[in-house]
Amino acid sequence: MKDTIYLIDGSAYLHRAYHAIRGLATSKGKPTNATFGFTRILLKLIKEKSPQYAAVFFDVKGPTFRHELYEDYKANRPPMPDDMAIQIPDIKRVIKALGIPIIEKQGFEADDLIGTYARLGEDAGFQPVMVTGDKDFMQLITEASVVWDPMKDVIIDTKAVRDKHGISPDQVVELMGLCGDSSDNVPGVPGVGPKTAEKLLAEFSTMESLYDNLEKLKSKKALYAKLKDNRDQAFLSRELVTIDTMVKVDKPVKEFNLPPFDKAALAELFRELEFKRLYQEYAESTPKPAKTYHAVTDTAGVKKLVKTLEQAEIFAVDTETTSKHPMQADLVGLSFSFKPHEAWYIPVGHDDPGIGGQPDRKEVLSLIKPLLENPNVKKVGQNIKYDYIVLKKCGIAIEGIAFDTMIASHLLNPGRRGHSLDRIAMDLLGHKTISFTDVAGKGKNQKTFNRIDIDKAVDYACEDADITLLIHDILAEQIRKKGLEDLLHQVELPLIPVLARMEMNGILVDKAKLSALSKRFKDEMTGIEAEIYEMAGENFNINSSQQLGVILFEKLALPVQKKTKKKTGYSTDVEVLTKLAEDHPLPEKILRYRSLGKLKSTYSDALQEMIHPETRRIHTSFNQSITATGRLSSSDPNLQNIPVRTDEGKMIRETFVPEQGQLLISADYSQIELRILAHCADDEILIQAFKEGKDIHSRTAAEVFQVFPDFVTEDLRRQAKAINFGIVYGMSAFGLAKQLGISRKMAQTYIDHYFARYRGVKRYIEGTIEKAGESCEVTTLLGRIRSLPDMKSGRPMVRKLAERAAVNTPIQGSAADLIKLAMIKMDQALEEKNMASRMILSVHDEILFETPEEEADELMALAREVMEGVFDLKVPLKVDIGLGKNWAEAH
DNA sequence: TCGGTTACGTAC
DNA sequence: GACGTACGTAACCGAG
Repeated sequence: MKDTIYLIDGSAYLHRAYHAIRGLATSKGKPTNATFGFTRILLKLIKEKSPQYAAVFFDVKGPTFRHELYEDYKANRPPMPDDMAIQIPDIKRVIKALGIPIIEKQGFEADDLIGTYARLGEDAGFQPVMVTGDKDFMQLITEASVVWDPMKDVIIDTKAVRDKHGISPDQVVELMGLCGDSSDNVPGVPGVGPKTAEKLLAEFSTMESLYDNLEKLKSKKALYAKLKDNRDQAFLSRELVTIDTMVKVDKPVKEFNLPPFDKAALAELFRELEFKRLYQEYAESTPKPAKTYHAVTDTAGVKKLVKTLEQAEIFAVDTETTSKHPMQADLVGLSFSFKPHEAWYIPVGHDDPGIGGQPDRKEVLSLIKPLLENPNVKKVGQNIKYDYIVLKKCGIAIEGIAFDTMIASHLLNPGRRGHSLDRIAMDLLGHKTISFTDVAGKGKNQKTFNRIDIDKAVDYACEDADITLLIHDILAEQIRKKGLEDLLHQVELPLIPVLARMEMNGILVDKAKLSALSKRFKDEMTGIEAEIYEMAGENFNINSSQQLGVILFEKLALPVQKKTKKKTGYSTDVEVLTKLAEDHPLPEKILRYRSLGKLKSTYSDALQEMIHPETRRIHTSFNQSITATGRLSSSDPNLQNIPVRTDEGKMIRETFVPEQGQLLISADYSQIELRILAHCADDEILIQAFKEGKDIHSRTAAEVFQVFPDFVTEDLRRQAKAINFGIVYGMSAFGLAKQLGISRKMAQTYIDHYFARYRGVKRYIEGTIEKAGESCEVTTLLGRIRSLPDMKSGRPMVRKLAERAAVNTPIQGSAADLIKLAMIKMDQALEEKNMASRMILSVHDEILFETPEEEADELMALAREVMEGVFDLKVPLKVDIGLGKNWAEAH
């Protein structure tokens, strides 16, 4: 048996990996898509083939002998995108870590080096396998040498070439010479494609023989003429596609012998590149530190633990409960950690405590209460707002919250999807935590925590506290380094108890009214449903856009407007149906059915389900660690998207009511994003307009449409409003045109006029994009940072998206900063003044209060004072306040 | 049967 | 392809 030697086409796989994987980058913003893809290919090779001999080959930048033959060689190749080039050093580090030699030589392409080593390998008695997906290599196939494409996992040998193309590998260059190669800009004979070329070669074998016998083709006039006219070009093309197998190389094939590679070093590299799964796989050998997790089963133990924790510089606390919704959750146990790898679990609510038993719940609570309420003893938690609520229901109001690992992780990386403890632990410690399903099972057999054995609970709960403390040390340092301390300690952490109180306050909804709305929507839907089936001529699931598409575009043959994003089907969204409504009565009915269905399923039905059985109120969850811009989000249920625009939508809002004798008061920032834009852009006209208290959309209309303010009609104002919004979101002329139903050219004119008048805004947007293009990050007024690695993307569409985010984030994010500050100050003010008013919701630029009627005036004055004075901008902040017996009235 | 993905629509 | 940020519902689809 001959030894196999693998000759890997590095340049080809660099490109393939780059294009096959999108948008992968480290948390610091370095792109890693190509590195990851390349690594995967190499690992596949190693796992499946266990190679003894291998090398990776790269092109070297700069001209080759082919450029001397033909100056347009590869002239249509775009230059390598920056975000690909930047990954080459990392890719080479991975190759080296795997112990594989890298071969490159100035003036030659990877192809030539591979061809040369294939020949040398054969001579030295190896079986060369060229690892590539590139068809050019077929010319190098011999009885000994084959091509293997790991992506498709096919081996191409001489037989495969013959079967596929009816020619021998020697003839590949003849074929390519005749056809040319558009990707390399090799001309070939125009009009001759692979099929014609295959036929010609079947008859004549080589180009020489073809041209010697060209007269035989005289009957085929067109082909004859093409061949005759392009003789030189054909021979030149053949020369260009011929791989040079005689390159002078230094390294003997024998040196391609692979040493065993250092798994730990490779794991370290994967960790740096943030390839989590791969890291895990190769880091197995890393020794795990010994952990000591204790169960505290009697009150004496609790007392001792509390004493120790009082002395700790900082400790981690975590609660175990019966539900992930804190308002539904009962306390089952608490875990604490104040030094690495050691933690304590106090069970207080296990159904079956087992032989160890558990301490008395009440006693435990009274023992830990002073500790947790002591503001001078620092605590760290992972999503500690949850624990705050659970413990508040047990009569303990945590003070001294000094850190939250979830929030810190989010501040460091707001673009990231999740900040669960499991995920952070994997990222920062390379540690796979015990998952909840490991201890509780999954599906409908999942146990609630109170039914889990204490010894299992100890491991799980202690690990959470332990990991939280370990992660705190790392994140605290990162927060300091990035200058995010103030934002964390002055805004996000103080906000935690404020949000917790709001969630616990909840909001009252009129259940009877919601139920009546559900019935009303249902009745109308039933009627429409029948009409729809009648018009369609059959019954189908109206809620299925797929089935609807078939009815509209196949059965009724209405004109297809657009395809869905994944190209899997017909789009049937509002825009499409509105257009189709011109041609057929059915779409109109569907639209009505859809909007009723939305109101019913998402709002009138779902909200009733979310009413807390005891408080009779709805307790949303405000999430601080979700959005890329720093806004809050709301879930379970989302109360930030309750309808407001349509009349029926307003009816939903009307079911949100105050308690007897109280009022709802809504205070919302007027045009906060445009005011922040005015401030940041330092735009003279915009600032002046706000200072004068002008209606900003009318003012924009006057500027853009060049009319006197008195001549601004409702319609012009509406259009100007769309432009103002568009500016904040980075809209294009195309988008504005679509929005306003005008021509793209007209939209462009509006935009040009806008920027001609608002010079500061133009300067600001351009400056922001330029700066973000350098640093790949943007910041808000309070120093919140969002990194935007896609600013350096080679894909224009991806880059444009990042540019729009770069413009929008400082504006949206700064608005979020300010309302968060306002909420903290309002909470303080209500506390100081001992008022009975409660803050109950926040919807991005609005704060909703529930107020005893007699306190309404005082609250409105206070809200205005606090909210308008929260931050000094170059323009005044303005707050609109409304009040009423329901949310619709107040807003 | 489940869990993840897609299409759609609501808010600011 | 074309306007930023979210969340929820229903349908769909593939793995188990």
